Amino acid sequence: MFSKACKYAINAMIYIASLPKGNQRAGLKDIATAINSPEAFTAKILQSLVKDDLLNSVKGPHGGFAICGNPSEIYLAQLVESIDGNILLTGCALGLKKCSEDHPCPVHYKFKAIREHLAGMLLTTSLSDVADRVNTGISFLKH
Amino acid sequence: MFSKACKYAINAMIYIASLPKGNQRAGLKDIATAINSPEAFTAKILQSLVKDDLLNSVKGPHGGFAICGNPSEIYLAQLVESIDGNILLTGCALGLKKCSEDHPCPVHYKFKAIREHLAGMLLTTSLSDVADRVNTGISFLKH
DNA sequence: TTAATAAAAGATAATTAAGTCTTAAATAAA
DNA sequence: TTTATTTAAGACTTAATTATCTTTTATTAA
Repeated sequence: MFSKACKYAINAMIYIASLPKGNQRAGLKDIATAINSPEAFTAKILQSLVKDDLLNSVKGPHGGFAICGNPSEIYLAQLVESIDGNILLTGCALGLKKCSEDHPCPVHYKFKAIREHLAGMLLTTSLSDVADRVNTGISFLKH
Repeated sequence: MFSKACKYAINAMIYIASLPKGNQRAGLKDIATAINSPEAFTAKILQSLVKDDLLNSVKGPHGGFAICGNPSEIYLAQLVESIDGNILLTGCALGLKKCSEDHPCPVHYKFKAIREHLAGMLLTTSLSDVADRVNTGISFLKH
């Protein structure tokens, strides 16, 4: 479904969004530990999220990464789009170059509903929605 | 969503299932041409489908591959399972090792519905369902 | 029984994704 | 202003997937 990079990105964003008010900047080490991801690879992914204006970063002591904007206005779809692109939501399930309503692959309509279901969920689930679940102990970021 | 190998497998199975009664065995070259896939790689995938009893094969002149059993009783889920395993339907969307109802990841319930939707479709869509669409010109196997 | 055909099997190569390492640049505090 | 801290950037390595090539085995038909 998602690449590993994308999974780490979502986990990292949820972790940062779940930090208590007043301390909403986290360092690479904290993030990688919290989400159980390889540190150097996570750094690359965070850099990429910074370039896409989903995170901002500060170098030096007490530096780190913070969410750009309001977590209640950032949706999972944006994170997936940033790392994996739109292939999951727009590419043909069977890999046809030109799959469309006019020239559909054999499973086009079967997948259309699922894709819309998935897109709907990703476009309406905000970072704060899922971060809240972590804060209330309903869900977990590792193991 | 699916690996390339899995996409080729599904396309190949649909192509074979769409052959006219009486000539339901196809050679590697025909298959690869019909679904626009790399021949040698396709051979590997077909071999794997033969091992999993989804296809049977005959060597020598007029040999080739034929569907094992009735295409109306073979479901997309079996093909996906054979090539990609059950990770798409059972693995955690965020990559957690132990994600479950008791220890859910932050998006567990959001994805549960989508996964069930996808599983339902794959488990109920048979090869003959989709092959018929190709035969009636409603859908296409390449480009 | 020989030649042609076609899949099986295994080795190899190319490409992409995942992950690491080193050096540079920025920032804060002493 | 120096040192420690922390991210940025780019080169590099490893692993997995995708793809090809060569040899072997099975089958058919002449």
